[in-house]
Amino acid sequence: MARQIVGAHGHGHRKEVDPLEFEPQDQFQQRLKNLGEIAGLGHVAYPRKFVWTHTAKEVGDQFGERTAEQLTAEPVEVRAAGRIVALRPHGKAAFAHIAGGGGRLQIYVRQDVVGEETYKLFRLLDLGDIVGVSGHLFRTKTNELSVKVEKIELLSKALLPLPEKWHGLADIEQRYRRRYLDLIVNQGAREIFIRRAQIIREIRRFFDARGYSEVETPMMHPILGGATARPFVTHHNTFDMDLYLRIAPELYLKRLVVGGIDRVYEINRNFRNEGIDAIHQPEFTMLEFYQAYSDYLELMDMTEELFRGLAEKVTGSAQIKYGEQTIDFARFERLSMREAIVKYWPSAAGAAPTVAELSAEGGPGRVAGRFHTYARAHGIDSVANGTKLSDGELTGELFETIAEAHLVQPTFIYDFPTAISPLSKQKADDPSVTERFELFVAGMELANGFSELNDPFDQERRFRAQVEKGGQEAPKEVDMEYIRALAHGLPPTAGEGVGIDRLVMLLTDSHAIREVVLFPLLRAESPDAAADDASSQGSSGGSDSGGKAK
RNA sequence: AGGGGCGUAGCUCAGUGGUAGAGCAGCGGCCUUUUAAGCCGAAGGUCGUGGGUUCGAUCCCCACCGCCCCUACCA
Repeated sequence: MARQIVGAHGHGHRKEVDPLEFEPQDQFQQRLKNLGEIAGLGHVAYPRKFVWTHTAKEVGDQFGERTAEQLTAEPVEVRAAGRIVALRPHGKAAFAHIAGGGGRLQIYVRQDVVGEETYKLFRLLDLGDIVGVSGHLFRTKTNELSVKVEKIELLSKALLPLPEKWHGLADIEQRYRRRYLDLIVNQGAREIFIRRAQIIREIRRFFDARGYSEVETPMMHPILGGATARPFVTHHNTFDMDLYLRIAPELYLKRLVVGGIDRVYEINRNFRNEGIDAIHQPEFTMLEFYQAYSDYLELMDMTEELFRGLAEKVTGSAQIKYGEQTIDFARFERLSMREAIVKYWPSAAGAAPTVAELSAEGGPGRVAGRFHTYARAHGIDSVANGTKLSDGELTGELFETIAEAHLVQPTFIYDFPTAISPLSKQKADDPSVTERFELFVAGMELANGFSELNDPFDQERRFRAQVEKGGQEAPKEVDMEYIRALAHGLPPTAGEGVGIDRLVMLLTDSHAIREVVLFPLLRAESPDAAADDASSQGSSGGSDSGGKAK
């Protein structure tokens, strides 16, 4: 078939397409024509500067209280720039709204005020164009503060139209791919990212005020470490070496504490080559901070202070609304992991285990067995029933299965099993658990902190155990340079990581991580792939698409 | 990865086994206090892609592509 030939040679041709031939073509051409006519009137198509006195938002902020009489008695002149986001022409006059600085401002353009020439220009403007206006403020019949435009000029042409005005940009994929449109059209989207910036600013303020230094440590790691996760691998050409995109900055930050930076933090991306869902993105932002001469108990107190302060500063209250729930950052519960299992043990599963039972050797296995029997009978997800799992791993499994989803109000779960905490220090009176906690809010893990393991011998043993255990997420080799740093002496130190994206979700009442990440990862957009693929597997004979391996 | 849903005009969506409609946007006309401005007119579509069944497919079937939701792993 001819189609196949075209398909086979199609790739080269597509590159030849004029890059400015965007859909919708007819509107694009129309706007291009308008731009040409504007230039024909003697205007510069893309001028260089517009001197302004107020943003659209500032006009409302500063003069929102002025009455019509006040504005007449004491005229206010403004120069403002922004994007035309609404346009209501009425023949020889028109109303429009321009957006700027996060606010909107109505402008009123009359031919008898601006003159015929300027009005001709105005009529060539399209929705989405960026303009500068100057004029005096007044109030309309409906009492809306507006600019009676005396001068208007085009500052930049929108050759493509804005999204539909009622529904805005509803297509979720387009909202993420073309986030700029989302930001123009959806006020809520804009607010989320303004607030995200505010949250990060407050976090910096919090740590800076406590004598911390902010640092940036490598994003590309020769040896994987600091967490258990599947990595992205990349390659450096000159050194001809494979590198991992970091899964955690932990081991570098602790080197800095060894180096005498006693209080250090980093806010940056981690990369994990794992699933994508409502609370996971392959790259996500973590705050990690380390404080020498401190322990996990102190961190829990500090974390409470940080979260309460953020909620208050950002939302105005320590009690925040999250979906149907109200989450109270003024009160944090604290439960050991074993206590949480006991507390949330379902009554239908028979008598709850005791902390003592969970602490006993082989205890978690017996408890998991009981839960498994119950889950089987009720068709509920059970704990991993592997016989290979250690007591500590089973305890972690039991916690996640039984308790985690219940932790809506801020709750610290502490004393994590040593088996699942390779970087934290064991408790003095019970080596089966470590001085480690995680903070859960709305069923999500938000923070993870512990007293750092600083005994190089113990650390090396635990690293080796991880490597020997194997598995996709285990480190492949022991980071001996890190052990060497510990051998120089790491002070008793407490460290913690906080998932910034999830924190922003909470404080913006967002229920998908992609709502709080400006450009979340999506599958590459390739409209060609489908056609090419399909045409190569075309004929009815049914060669089952040998074409592309997946 | 498994299960479910969706893909029709630039946008938001109807719809039918006989190759399509509305609102908005855009275009032409009227309109000097509107805010989903209004009124009149015309235009706009390889119905995601490819194949199959059929006299005939946008609709039925299969495959593929993409997105969304749920479930499993990870923060």
